[in-house]
Amino acid sequence: MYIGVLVELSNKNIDKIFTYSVPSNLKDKINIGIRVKVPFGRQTLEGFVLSFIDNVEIETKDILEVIDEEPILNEELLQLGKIMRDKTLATLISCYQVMLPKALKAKNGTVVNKKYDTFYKLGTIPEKLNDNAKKIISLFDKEDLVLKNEIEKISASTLKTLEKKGCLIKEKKEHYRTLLDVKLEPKKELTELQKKVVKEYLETDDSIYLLRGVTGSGKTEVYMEMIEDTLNKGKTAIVLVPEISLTPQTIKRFSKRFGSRIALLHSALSDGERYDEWRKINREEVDIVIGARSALFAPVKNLGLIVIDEEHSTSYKQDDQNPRYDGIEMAKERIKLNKGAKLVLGSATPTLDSYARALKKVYHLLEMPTRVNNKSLPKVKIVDMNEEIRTSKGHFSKVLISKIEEKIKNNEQIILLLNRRGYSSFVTCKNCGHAIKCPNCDITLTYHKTSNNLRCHYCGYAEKKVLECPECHEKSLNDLGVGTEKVEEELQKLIPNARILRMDFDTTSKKGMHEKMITEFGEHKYDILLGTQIVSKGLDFKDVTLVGVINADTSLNIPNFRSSEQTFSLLSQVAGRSGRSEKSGEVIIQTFNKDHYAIKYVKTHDYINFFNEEMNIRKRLGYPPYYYICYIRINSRNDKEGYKESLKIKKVLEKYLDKTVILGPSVSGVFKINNIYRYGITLKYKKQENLYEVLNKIIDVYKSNNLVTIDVNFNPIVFG
DNA sequence: AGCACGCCGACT
DNA sequence: GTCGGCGTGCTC
Repeated sequence: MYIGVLVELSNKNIDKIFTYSVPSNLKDKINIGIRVKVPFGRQTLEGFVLSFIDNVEIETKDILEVIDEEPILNEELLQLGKIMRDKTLATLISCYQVMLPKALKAKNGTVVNKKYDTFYKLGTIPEKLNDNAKKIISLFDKEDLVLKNEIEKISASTLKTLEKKGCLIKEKKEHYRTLLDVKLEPKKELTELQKKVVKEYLETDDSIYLLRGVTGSGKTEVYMEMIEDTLNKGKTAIVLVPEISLTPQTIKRFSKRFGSRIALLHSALSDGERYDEWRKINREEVDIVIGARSALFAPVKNLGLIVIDEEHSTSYKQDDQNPRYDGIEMAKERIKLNKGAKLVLGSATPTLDSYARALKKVYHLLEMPTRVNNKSLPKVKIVDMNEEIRTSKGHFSKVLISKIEEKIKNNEQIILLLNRRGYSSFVTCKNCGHAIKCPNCDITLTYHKTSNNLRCHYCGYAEKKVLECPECHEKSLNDLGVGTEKVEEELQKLIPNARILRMDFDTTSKKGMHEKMITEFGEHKYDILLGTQIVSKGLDFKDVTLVGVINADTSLNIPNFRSSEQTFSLLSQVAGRSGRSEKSGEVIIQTFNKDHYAIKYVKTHDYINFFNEEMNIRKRLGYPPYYYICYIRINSRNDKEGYKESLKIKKVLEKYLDKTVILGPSVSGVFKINNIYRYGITLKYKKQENLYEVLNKIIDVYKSNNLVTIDVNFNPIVFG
């Protein structure tokens, strides 16, 4: 017997199937999708069994041992991994690894830490029993198996006696940690609008739906109806949410409806807990999986529905390491592999790509333009900080401060967003708020300290850093940066009696802190929740009637063509936290760019006009969704060598890609990391049939070059 | 990723 | 004469 094995090392040179022979004593244990240990050169590696091989002409080695009793990658996921490889140009093994929980990644020396609980079952019951024994036996009226702990509560010594007599028989069973408190509640009556949307979903058989529903329109209720329909058909569902909105609030809503039918996969789980959840799924003990991006690869069988909530979130794209896959694209592939399965993308502010596709009827558009029970959307006030800064120099406008004081007096709560995204390395004018941009790309230039100049990460354009603002001619150009701690201090001084809860990545990094903070804020132990992006998603507090955005502009200035989209989306999301219950809500947005379309359309909750305006810009500048973008990064320990090879690669690309715009090479987002110099080439194309072929050839050329390495990122979020 | 093989510089 | 530098290539 011969098998094809893919070994665990992620390296293009060995990203292929190696043939091994199976000694006769292991033959029965071999299955496609299990892991085995194999000799590889001088080392012992783990690998996945991918195929059986009939005709073998080369010399083979025997496999050493079989690791799994059952496949950890089923046929569907094996197939999906190959699709991912083709779409990302990463190694096949890295695609399989990304689909598995850490505890199962083929890696040398992995110990799988299953936990066991001790149970007892009934043996032969003698006629005479004392009182304790009777009590113990009665525990088995409802259950076949009873936990040792439960029996010992009655009497540990009686247990021992009964065990000796053969009356009780010990049994060890795998232990699952329970993550969800199961308190089922009857489902809420849907609103007319929700009913209409659900009906349309049920009565059509398209495969991809885009649900655009304003904040507070009750998208979650709609998802749950869709899930219920899926379960009723005997199928399973996967729900993806961004990691930061995977809060106890969200989880509770699902568990109240579906209880223990849910498995939960999120980053706060230990490796062991995550593995427990994964096993529950693999054994078909649950039919709903809720989790962040990688939950997409949960080994559910008979998949009927994938819901991607907050589909505009950049967290669905794995952008920082290979395989750089797009969760939404992979979700589409996964539903293709499951006949009749549907994909539902939901957001209040869909990405331009998604909404454009919906308008072109590639996706079936479902819309909920009003809040539940026709509750009004919060009133948004834009505060021009150019005016404010003349009279005060802090971060808070007078109107925001007085509003906060008013709300505290009324015993209402406030959420304050400090928008910090990409704040550090771009240059703006302190006086007029003007940001320095690339004349060719309309992208904010990034400040490079070492060379003291401003550079464009798209095309390589550079200019010297000066102090004088080209707009207002004041000498007040400065790089920007504000920390939550500073802002908290300032706010506390302005409103001494305010109870402020600061929430950012520093204060929530400790396990359980995030949850604790949300609970305490919900119990009204604080007046103000002050935080970064983390406060913008999925939170639902009934007493919050004011949302303040301290600096709306910073995310406008990140060097990325999506900055307007991301700003509009962030502001709309955080605005949506206000006035979700009986009391109506208000929003105050402080900005230096009050007329910028990404800001002014938040005031009127006008997604459509924002969309139209942004689409025009994308069209004019040749960005998605009109063009696809691919970013090629060239890494080298040697700066000169890296640049030289970048130029070479550009020449090759120019020769073979006839319908593609090729930009660069320019220095990558962060030029030097760990002494590796990085260059980037950006491709813009609509249709380039030979693109993957050409890129594969380039990767092939560099696969055994250890001076220069290549990374390819399709549809990148960050260019770097 | 490891690990051996191999072909050139400074040592007992 | 040999020890060892790490460039190159292979691993079923």
